[in-house]
Amino acid sequence: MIKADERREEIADYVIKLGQVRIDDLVEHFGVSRMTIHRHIDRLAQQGVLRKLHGAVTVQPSGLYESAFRYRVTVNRAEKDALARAALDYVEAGQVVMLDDSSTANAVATLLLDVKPLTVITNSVATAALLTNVDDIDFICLGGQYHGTYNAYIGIVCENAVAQLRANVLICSASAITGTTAFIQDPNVVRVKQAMMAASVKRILLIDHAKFDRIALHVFDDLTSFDVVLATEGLGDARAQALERAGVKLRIVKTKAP
Amino acid sequence: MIKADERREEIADYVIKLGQVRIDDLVEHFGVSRMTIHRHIDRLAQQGVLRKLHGAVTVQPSGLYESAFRYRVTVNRAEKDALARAALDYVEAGQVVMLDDSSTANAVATLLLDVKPLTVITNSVATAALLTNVDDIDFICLGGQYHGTYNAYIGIVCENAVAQLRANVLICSASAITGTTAFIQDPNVVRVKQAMMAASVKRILLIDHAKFDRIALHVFDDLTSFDVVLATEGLGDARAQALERAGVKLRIVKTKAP
DNA sequence: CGCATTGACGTTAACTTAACATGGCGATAT
DNA sequence: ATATCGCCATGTTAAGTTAACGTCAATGCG
Repeated sequence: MIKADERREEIADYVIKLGQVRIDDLVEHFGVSRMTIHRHIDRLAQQGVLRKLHGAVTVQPSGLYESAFRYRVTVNRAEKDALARAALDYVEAGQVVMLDDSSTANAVATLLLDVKPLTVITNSVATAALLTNVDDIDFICLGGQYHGTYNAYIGIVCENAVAQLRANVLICSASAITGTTAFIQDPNVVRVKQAMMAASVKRILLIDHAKFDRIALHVFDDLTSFDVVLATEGLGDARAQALERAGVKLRIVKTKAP
Repeated sequence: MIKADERREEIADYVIKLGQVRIDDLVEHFGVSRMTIHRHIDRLAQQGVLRKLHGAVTVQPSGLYESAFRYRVTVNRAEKDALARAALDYVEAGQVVMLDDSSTANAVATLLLDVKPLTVITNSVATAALLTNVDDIDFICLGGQYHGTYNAYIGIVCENAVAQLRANVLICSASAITGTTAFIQDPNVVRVKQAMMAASVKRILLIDHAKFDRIALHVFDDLTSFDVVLATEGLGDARAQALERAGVKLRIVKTKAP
């Protein structure tokens, strides 16, 4: 559990440091069985941190810059899962659920597979792949211009598609939070998310605490616009109280009971 | 080449007949090396006809290719490739190309990878997967309700998305042809295709000869509405002449020069 | 306090892949 | 026409990966 996560983190650090590592080197370096190394790197590869190469692993080519940081954010699977599980409380069978292109919302999608029947709407290609061909899930993909960085469809076509639809609940995330303002880096993404806000009866924001006290280029919305803001516990009491005083419907999600 | 396609067709038939087959059985049944079987089924899996299962292969569960007829349409690769190659004559670098959800248009997409730069629009999930993350191809996905039978997005959302766009050329197919009328079986699909017709300057229909003298539930359009109708040579002189007399801009495509 | 459950890990046999070698076949040049 | 080149399909083998099963420890629960 915790230990496995730490082991994965060590592996990722090691691979990131060297750029490319043979699997046998990992076996030797960490002194565990080849099978265990495989299981670890499979998970890291699935998270998009590493890439398997038949005999070796490399860092994912795109995220060269803040690799260590990005990894840390990505690997926060425990936090993401906790947020996703908490978000399920706001979804009922039979409803229409809208998901944005965040990896957090994607984590929610994996859990939605058990809340059937359901209609799900998203512009995320990863989430689309998850929901395609699932019995009792009516899936609507929001089209638009494909954007590789987000692995999602965005742009005018997407905004207009959203505007035609209505969802019971929107589950989304943001790039950064400062005060009671949520930010998004990309102007086209922000428009899509704002359209999603307008098209949903209930709005839920999922934020891991590492995103607080940061900004990004564009203002997305005020936290008070959301029916619930789910944050992980690392947020801290001081900030939590400040948000609640400002009228934010905050709910702290425990990552794990250790 | 031809022979390899036939071998793949035999393999697919065999797997479809039995539903699931162990790879060793295929090796024995066809009397070739395990490696060759792997290479064949890898390709079939990539085409979405089969699914590999570590030691065995099954038919793709989505239902799209389960009927032998459906499969044959898919695997008639020689005809499809010939049509697709011919269709390339009507596409120039820099244009906006719209592709429908037919497997024939999907074959065109594979060839479009070399005609860059290009903007491509489609509602086919298979084609979307092909065009995603290709340099110098600007890809726009038409969203909508996912329909597993066609592995495509259709419905009102899709129709409206099409209506917002304009393409230089539409490349599409139909379920059946009788006289000078093209038919499509599904009412929702027909609406999307008609919207595509309205959104394109030039319209190209790709038809393999097996579809002639058949009907389907809904009228799609008259063949004279297309700027070019590409048909495979099995069509026959009599029918070809009749179509031309009726004002159809017909072009016969040779499958292969033997 | 058992007793079931869960997750991590190891072991092995079966399976898959990469990489290189072979041979056929058509195309182009001589 | 014949030689040669290059491309595929195929075979062969070694290296690598996976599934399946078993063990063990931690956790949860009556």
